[in-house]
Amino acid sequence: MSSNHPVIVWFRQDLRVADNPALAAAVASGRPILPLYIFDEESPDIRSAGGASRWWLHHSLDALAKDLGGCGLQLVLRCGVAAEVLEGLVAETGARQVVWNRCYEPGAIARDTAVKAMLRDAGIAAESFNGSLLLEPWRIKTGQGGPYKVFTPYWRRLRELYQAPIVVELPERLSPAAVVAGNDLNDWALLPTTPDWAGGLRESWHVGARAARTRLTAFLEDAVADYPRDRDRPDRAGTSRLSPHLHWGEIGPHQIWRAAAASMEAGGAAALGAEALLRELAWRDFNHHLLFHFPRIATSNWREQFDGFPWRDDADGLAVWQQGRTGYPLVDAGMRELWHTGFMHNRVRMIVGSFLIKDLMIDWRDGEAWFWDTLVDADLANNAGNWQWVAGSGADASPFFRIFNPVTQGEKFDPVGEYVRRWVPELAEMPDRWVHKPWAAPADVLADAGVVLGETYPTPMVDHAAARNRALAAFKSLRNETT
DNA sequence: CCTGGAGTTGTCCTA
DNA sequence: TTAGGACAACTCCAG
Repeated sequence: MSSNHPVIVWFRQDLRVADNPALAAAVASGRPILPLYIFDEESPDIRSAGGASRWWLHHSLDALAKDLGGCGLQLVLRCGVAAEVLEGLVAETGARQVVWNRCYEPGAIARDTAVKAMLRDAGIAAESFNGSLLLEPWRIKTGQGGPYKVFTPYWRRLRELYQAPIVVELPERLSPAAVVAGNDLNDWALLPTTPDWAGGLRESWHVGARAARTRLTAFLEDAVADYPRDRDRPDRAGTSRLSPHLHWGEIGPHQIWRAAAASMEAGGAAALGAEALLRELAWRDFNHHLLFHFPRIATSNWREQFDGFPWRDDADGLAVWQQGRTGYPLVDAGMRELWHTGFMHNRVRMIVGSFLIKDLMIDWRDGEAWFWDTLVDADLANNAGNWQWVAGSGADASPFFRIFNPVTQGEKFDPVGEYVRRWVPELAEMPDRWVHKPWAAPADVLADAGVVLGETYPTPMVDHAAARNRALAAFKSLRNETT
């Protein structure tokens, strides 16, 4: 069976060795293995990665190359149009088979469909696998046979249908294909240089499959029991922070499911926490389910009546929000956490999103674009799905009258202002009582804290109560227009 | 085809 | 201080 004709493993968003069905299939083929990553900025309809994502990708590829090296394989890097790169490499190496794990974004599906057809026309075996979702979008249907549009019934059905696949153990040493030339990762210039803004990212993250597994283990050992309560607390390290690892496939959802299921055996608080984690994991699947069945939601309102919403064209307001100078401490803390670390706590994402959309009435797509560029976990399905959820324009979305009050939310979920003080140090000396609303503090309190509103920290850019009424009126006008 | 319960994450006002 | 209801209506989805 073994021959000199290699099998190409085309890595994309599955940058791991363990629990990788395409790699396992390559091993099972008995052929020499040629692992490949293609940096493809040219295939149409695929959004190029944002700045933070590029930084992550660089380190993730570096880690993958090391892990593959440990198995005796050399990761080959090439850039260009994926179909052309593959065609060339097949000719160059005499490969008879190409395998990969599927992607689910509309542009990626089109690209992969064309690649598969091209390879099969050339007599090359091409096979794809599921390594990235619990249940692929076409595997789960409502009683009427259509896609789900509401999360809770989706989740119930997923729990009924899901079975974690059997773990395939790979041999320690894998059979390598003959060496071929590839790019030097550094030549792709994925890391920022002028200026190098990635210092905060380096402080905040360990990239790669090993780091992902370490994080999962630590979460299940230390945090899972408190997860249902602490996951809403930006001042605590209560969330899993697995999202960037999941986006690049450094860890797969099945690995998380299996590990969480083991925690569930323990019962008690740990079981409840593990259940809550899996529910969040299912949201990731649900967002991919929606994007697959309704690809226009990446850029268009799911509810078409939102197409008439009177968004404000406010470049200055957008910039103030992006820079974390709104004058609302919790909003500013979130935006600065994002800028510094490439990440923002989930609850704070909802709050800054609500502020942009409802207080400033700026189009959710502007917020989505900023997140796309700055988040290390930027993911088309999750980003669009969650922004539309906040906007109220999405499937199963938040009702329009649910407008987050950044002060109330701060007092509830960051009760002593620890999160605000960490990211908005100019408010570090403010007493707990006023840290979420410095404009309301007495003059002597501000003076004692060294805060001069409008100088050391901004006054609120809008009055929330008035902005709330403006947003409610806008939503009401939208309803009247369409009836 | 019809029915009815339900739907991630809130806020504000009133009693 | 706290609890309950209003805020809208609509669509989804299982039976």
